[in-house]
Amino acid sequence: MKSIGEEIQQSEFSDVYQELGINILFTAAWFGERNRLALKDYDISLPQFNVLRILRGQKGRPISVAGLCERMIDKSSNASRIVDKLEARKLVSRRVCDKDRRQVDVVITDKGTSILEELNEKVPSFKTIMAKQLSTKDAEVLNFALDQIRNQK
Amino acid sequence: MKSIGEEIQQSEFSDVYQELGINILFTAAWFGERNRLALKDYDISLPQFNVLRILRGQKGRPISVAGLCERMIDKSSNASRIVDKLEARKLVSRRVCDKDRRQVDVVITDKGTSILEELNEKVPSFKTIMAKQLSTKDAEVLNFALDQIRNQK
DNA sequence: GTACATTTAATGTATGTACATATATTTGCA
DNA sequence: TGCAAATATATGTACATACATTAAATGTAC
Repeated sequence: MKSIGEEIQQSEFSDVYQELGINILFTAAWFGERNRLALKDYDISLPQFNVLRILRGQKGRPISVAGLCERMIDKSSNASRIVDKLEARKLVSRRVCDKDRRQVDVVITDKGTSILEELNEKVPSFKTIMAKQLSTKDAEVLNFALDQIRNQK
Repeated sequence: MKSIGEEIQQSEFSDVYQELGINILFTAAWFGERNRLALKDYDISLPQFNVLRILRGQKGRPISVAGLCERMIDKSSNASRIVDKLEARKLVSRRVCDKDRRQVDVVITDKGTSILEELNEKVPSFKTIMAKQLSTKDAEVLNFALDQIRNQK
């Protein structure tokens, strides 16, 4: 089995934390690459997929563009323009919020929901990818550790 | 402390592996964001920083553009053009390899080395970020787990 | 109620990435 | 040798991202 050191052909890390940091970045990129390839046939980018899943998670409740930004993995990606693309394909719909006319309410359409169901069959779930190598207990420990890392200071 | 669920305001995950997958993506993006901000003043992008560190790791040995690609986190980023930018600022130098004139040997310059030293003071090391929350033993376990995840199939 | 600050989303612009293609060099083999 | 296939890098192009700015709506102080 290849360790992260073998993977990027680096013989030595300054310490085990340095190795772990690179490992997390590298593993995230590996996940991303896998998913990007799976989505390619459907002409859906990773951020678009991300937005569709956030909207599905809303279970019909509309969400503002700023709300999408907060929940997206890439904070700096332009939610406005991602929604543009999805709206052009009628996968989401958008309309000005009545209560605050600055806001725009975004919801997933039926077409969006059904394409997302298709995609879920093509994109391997994290469970599929990880369940063989990691027990649920290990996964819980990892989750806790990552939460801790992000919550320093 | 905020769990990943609170962070992205998602109340439920389908399973703990799903949560872990999102958590890894999210943590990687969090690292990236931190580093990007730290590098901003120096007008160095993350891929450029990545390349400079790979070159430093070479300890003077030249490396080909293809060699850089293999070691980079984002495989699909265009190493040629990243090297263009670094060369324009004289942080790296490039010359045709004698033994195989298709290849281009890239090395870091003294200027590149010294800017990297400056950057290392600005960019928090992974050890700084993680050592308080994780024991070295935990980090080793995490490293092993991530190596395993990427090595399925 | 007017004036100014704040918030929300959209847009402009430069740069970066994804992917295909082009160019030069080397390799393999008839 | 001669020539097609393979390899290494660079470049062309469309699209995405990072970041600043703009435009509209709302909140707040007076």
